[in-house]
Amino acid sequence: MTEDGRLLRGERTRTAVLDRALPLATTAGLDGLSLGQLADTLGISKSGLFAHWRSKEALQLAVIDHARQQWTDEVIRPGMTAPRGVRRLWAVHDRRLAFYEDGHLPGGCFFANANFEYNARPGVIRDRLAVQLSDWMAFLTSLATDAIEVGDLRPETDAAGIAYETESLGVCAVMQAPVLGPVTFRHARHALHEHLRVLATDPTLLPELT
Amino acid sequence: MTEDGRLLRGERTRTAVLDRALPLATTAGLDGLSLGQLADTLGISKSGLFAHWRSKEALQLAVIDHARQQWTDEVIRPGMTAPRGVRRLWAVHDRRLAFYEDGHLPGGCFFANANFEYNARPGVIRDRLAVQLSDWMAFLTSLATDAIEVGDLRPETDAAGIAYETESLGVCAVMQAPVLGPVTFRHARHALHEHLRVLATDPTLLPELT
DNA sequence: CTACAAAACGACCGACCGTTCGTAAATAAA
DNA sequence: TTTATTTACGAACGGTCGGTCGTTTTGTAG
Repeated sequence: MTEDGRLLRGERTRTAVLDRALPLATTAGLDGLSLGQLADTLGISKSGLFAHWRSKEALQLAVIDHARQQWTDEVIRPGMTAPRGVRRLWAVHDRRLAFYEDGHLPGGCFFANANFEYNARPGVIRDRLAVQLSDWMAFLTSLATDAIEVGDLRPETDAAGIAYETESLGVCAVMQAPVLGPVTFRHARHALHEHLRVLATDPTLLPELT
Repeated sequence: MTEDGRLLRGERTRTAVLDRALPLATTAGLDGLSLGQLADTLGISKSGLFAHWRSKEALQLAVIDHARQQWTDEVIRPGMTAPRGVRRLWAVHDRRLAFYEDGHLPGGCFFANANFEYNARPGVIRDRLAVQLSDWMAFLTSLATDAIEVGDLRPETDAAGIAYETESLGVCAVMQAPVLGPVTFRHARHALHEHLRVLATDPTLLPELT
């Protein structure tokens, strides 16, 4: 950081590298990510990457953190603008699906891909992914708990079950979309909509589905 | 094939190779599968593999077909022994979960891993995986349609929606199990159980869940 | 301007990758 | 047994991988 608050050159480089590495890792896999290819598409040298990260693994961890930041900005934060309760739960679900629906992201969901890539490879990377997954499930559960507390959902509702169903519908959508097309997002929306409508004390809190 | 019906030596070798390649590909990825490592663990030479498959890609396709055969034997066929209707749909769901629940398969579900690995990589392999996924979803849908036809599920039930929900619960379970443990299988069972119970004309067709 | 540290580079390394090829062993049919 | 074919091997190839090292360029601070 310079004295007038501007970013150092290195900081700008790191951000540019991670911005480019994230889609590459989403497409080729976090392990299949090639440092040579990454450097080439950025117009810098491969050895130059090692001036910012000591190893490929260190860069991979940085990519995970970068993806998490993007997830927070694009899914969680917009969803949190909805009023507390079932509307907020729905907003997060809808926002997540919308994030992938138009297909502007090559490779689909980074976290889904990475979790499946590493679910049989113990190590630092899987640990970092596991933390993200745990936190995300805890967040979804807290949304469901909130919805019960404010009276949007019936008291006997299973908050963890709602969270699991929400997550499963989202994950399946990003898996099937490249093969089966946009209908998967329709299913992912309708299924949770139906489920929440049954459990809701006031079904009008949920938007109409086309 | 010899005249008395025994397998040729090559046929035995091919089966042994695929038996070993399937767990390796499930763990390291279909692309990450190393021919050298595969040959080493089998006690044969790397070049010997090329006597049976012309390229790595050809072997990868064979692995997919092998996995599909295993899936048919271990999930579909046992599930089909249940009586037609909602009990058969439930049996397939339960059988699929049980197949992964005890963790005797290193790397989780081959098809889930492979689909996420290749969902952004067009080509012969993704095409083969897409056929498998389409067929599987069509199979699940046909089970739901059957259940409606025999009167187990209410006539207005959305068969494709049931199929999508069944698949999503299963996929999410194999993704989360290594991180969150067996509770994910409990969620996957309870969610579909609850859903089917609501839609069933006779809830007693479904087994009690512990 | 000088001094210093951050940043980027090119050349190179050993390891592993998928693949080819000529040859030898094993097994089938005659 | 002889013959033909299948199966397997060892050696080698070009290429890519992550990573190291010494050097040069770039930008900041004094």
